[in-house]
Amino acid sequence: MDQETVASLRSAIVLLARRLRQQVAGHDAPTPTEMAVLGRVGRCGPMTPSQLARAEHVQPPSMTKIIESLEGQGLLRRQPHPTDGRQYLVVRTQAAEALISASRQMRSQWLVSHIDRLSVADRQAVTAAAAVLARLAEMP
Amino acid sequence: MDQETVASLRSAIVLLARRLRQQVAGHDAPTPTEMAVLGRVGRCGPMTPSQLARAEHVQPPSMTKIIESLEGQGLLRRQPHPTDGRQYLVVRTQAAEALISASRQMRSQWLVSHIDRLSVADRQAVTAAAAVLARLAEMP
DNA sequence: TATTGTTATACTCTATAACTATA
DNA sequence: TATAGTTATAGAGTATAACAATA
Repeated sequence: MDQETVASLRSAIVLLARRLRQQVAGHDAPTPTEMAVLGRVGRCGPMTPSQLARAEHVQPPSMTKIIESLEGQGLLRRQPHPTDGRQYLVVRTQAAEALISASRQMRSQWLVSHIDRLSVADRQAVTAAAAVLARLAEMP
Repeated sequence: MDQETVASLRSAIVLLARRLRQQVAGHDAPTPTEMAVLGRVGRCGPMTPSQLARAEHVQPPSMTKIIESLEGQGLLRRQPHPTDGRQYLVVRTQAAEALISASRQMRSQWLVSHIDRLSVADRQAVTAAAAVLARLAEMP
């Protein structure tokens, strides 16, 4: 991949992330990072805070705050760890499942509404790249 | 594009943006947003602060700070506006051109090194999507 | 009076360091 | 003593509101 494409991709990621953040600003909705955490717990099942911190590349104290916020919104609950009294497991609530599967809610969000305005070919390109970008973001 | 793909794309964007930000933390290098501004001035030529703020979807006071920082790093300079005494134009310096065309510098950065580890097919998918994502990020 | 840019201030997100509890 | 999580504190990035200068 040439330099110019990389520079353009980086700018696009940064700008998209900012615009996604602005969509929720002020509202009482999960922030993009919080949505990412909900998504991860859904994909991977119950997880400990430190597992989540490593996966999302934030420090443990930051994950503490994110979990507190999601718990306060009723989207996550804590479950005692089966063998280790220091740890606990984070689980999605029914409210989170509802939020996530509520397609109307999702479709009203910025990203979907903008993707819908792309051409079919462009949408296919983004769809094909989505999984790759997800793997890229996970790389050690 | 189905809901799950959108959710995964959103998480990937948020996570990639965080990891890009962590790459420059503490160093005396342009932040991702600053690089985006440098790239935009390169693509569009000399621009006023308010044009840049609109393009990057930040508020004018935020752009003031970004321009100050880039000017402090010697990557941008101000040029009087030809017809309007209130405005000024922002231009890239030779140092910025050097920074941007220094492929070694670029290639040492996180994004390129990780993209290089993708398979050929994956790299093609990301390359194809890069321009689309850039357009997506620009949409009104 | 309207617009451009800046200053002052505050909020959000995330980090580091120090602390508590359990292994 | 080592590890998981939390509390306290700080910094980066960006926002809103109020102001100054020019159109």
